[in-house]
Amino acid sequence: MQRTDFGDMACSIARTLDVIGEPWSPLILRDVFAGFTRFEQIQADLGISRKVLTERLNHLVGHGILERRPYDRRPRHEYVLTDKGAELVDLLLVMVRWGDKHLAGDAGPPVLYRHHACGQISAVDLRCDHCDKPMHARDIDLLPGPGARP
Amino acid sequence: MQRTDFGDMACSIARTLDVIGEPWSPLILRDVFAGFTRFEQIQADLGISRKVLTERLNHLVGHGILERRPYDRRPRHEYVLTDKGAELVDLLLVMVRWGDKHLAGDAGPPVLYRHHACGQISAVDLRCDHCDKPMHARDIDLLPGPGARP
DNA sequence: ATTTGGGGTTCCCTCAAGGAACTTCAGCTG
DNA sequence: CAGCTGAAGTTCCTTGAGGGAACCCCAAAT
Repeated sequence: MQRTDFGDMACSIARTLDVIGEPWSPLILRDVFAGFTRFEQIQADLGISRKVLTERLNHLVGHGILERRPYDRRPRHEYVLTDKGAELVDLLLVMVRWGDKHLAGDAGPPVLYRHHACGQISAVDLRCDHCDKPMHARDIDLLPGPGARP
Repeated sequence: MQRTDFGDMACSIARTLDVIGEPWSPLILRDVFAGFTRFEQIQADLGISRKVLTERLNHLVGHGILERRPYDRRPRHEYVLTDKGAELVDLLLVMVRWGDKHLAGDAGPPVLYRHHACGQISAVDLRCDHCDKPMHARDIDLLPGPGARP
């Protein structure tokens, strides 16, 4: 095969990339999350080739990230996030945080996020699910896990 | 140009993808984070083509994610994470969380993460940086920001 | 019966990923 | 000194994925 297959690696990063690592996939996820749920809408918004969009949508549906759902008697459908897909959007929120901080420039962030719970314009923060304190790259050690391969 | 350029889009997700969205880039970042810091080590660990590895490393150095640093009188160097690069590793931690949950299978996670602050094997949790409560896809509304383009 | 529009397919062309061989440069070895 | 070695690329060729445009199918509306 030409493009190396990441799905077989013993690494959750590689496996996740196998699901949404292909070009355009995160932006398609973003569009569906933002309410562009139909083929034509996504295609027009992104300017992606129709061929590639078809491939990506099928791939995402096949992995249970999106669900294809009819919205008319005619053969029309829209794509909606599954729960599994919505959890993937967390990844996008972290990308947004990094991009807003390092790449937005003087114009500022293109999109703002209002948190329902507090009503504020917010960004995400990473915490340890045990002790609630910040958890970032330099706060952790790596250890082999049960799924490691020798 | 053949491959669409994401860097010019008014979207922090697209801009971030322009920095680490190419195939292999997140895995290279992972390797450097995990202590594989030299060309030969990364190449052997990933099985990536030397040509592509050279391109990706130059790209990441050019964007200030990695720093090329000599470690010998001979022309030998290793790659180390910059602060900007270490912040990008947050993205990997969220990918790991999702991959561990949805793709690890019965074998369990291949790698475990021990949090320095509490000593526990932990995963990351996303919180609002204003109110500290959980912040996920379904907890937010999107609004146009100052950097939006019409 | 014809038009319309969503949702794709098909086709061709170009460029990027894979892979292997080749290069360069400084230090070591005999 | 000549030759070898090992890290870090560079070059070259082949294959296949992305871009773009044209085409197709189907059900409803006119």
